[in-house]
Amino acid sequence: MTRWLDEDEQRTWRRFLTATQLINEALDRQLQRDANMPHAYYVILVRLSEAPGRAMRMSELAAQAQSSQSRLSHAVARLEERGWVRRERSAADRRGNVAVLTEEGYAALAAAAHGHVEEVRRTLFDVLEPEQVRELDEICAAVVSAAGGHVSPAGGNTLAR
Amino acid sequence: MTRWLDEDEQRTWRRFLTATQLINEALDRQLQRDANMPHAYYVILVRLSEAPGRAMRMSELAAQAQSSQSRLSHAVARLEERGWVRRERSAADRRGNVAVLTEEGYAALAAAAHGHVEEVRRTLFDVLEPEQVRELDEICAAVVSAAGGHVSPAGGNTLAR
DNA sequence: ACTAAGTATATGAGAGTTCAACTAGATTGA
DNA sequence: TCAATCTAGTTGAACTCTCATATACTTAGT
Repeated sequence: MTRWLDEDEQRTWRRFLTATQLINEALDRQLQRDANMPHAYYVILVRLSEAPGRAMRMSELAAQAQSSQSRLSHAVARLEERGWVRRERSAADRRGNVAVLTEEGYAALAAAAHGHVEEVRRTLFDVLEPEQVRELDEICAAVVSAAGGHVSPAGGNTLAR
Repeated sequence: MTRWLDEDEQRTWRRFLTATQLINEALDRQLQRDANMPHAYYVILVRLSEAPGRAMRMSELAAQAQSSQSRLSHAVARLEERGWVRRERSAADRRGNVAVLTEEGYAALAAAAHGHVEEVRRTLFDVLEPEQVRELDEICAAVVSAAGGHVSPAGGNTLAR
């Protein structure tokens, strides 16, 4: 039989959907408006910027940006058109491609970072108590590990996003 | 100056993105695979099914399904093609349209509900302690109210989603 | 070596979303 | 009452995402 959600669970579930959607929409709108890129592209640029040499294999980049390979491929194609990323055939494995963040790409990311972080604070961290932030962290960790996902750690020289 | 995220905040933020994305992807894949609809359509059907007469004004439906009017309009157009929803000109305000859930639409929703709820449990509720669910509820409530959003309560005869 | 299977990535079509018009009906106020 | 304005909803274009498929290179097995 179906284990339906009880009243409390349903309220939580709907709140969860609403909250996460509000945050995502806020991020997307802010980035689109101020930096002309969707959030997914921002994440790609961030990951590239943190990689050694600002370069990474496509498949590795896809994993770190939590993107399908197909989505990443399309996205990098667009980023390449803008001159923000360049693709180079991998020497070691000639099937592979390495995406390289260009100077223009880094500049675009740097220009976008401030407004983005502000938005993240505005929509999430500023509205929570420090203890709630800790709780959220544990909750998300539980969800991620149950789903078999993994969170790539932030790089050192990161434009903290 | 930019208030960058510190190390803990960054970890939490990346976990949050990963977790919410994993959940959304799981829901979308499950519904697409088993019921041939994206999650957004499911939400629309749920809201309609809970409305008196299984009917609602487009703008009200958009608000409750957290959708832009444009998105809703496109979505309802597709749902209409499938025979799951019907549109009627509103008598009171002749600019307005009323979306009505058809019997076929209700049947499609009923058929999809079990698998969907299971997926919600699998990805979220089953992996959290009861206390964490309460904490998550409060966290989401804070985010929603800060963002000026609102969560429509569940209807009475709901296919609890 | 050669073939079968596997891996890395790209590509194209189909579908959903966003944004900016656009239509049509309702309101307001002089 | 009539023009200006507002509101409800739709539409089309541009863009992103997904899924299935194709391409090219690599690895395993014999």
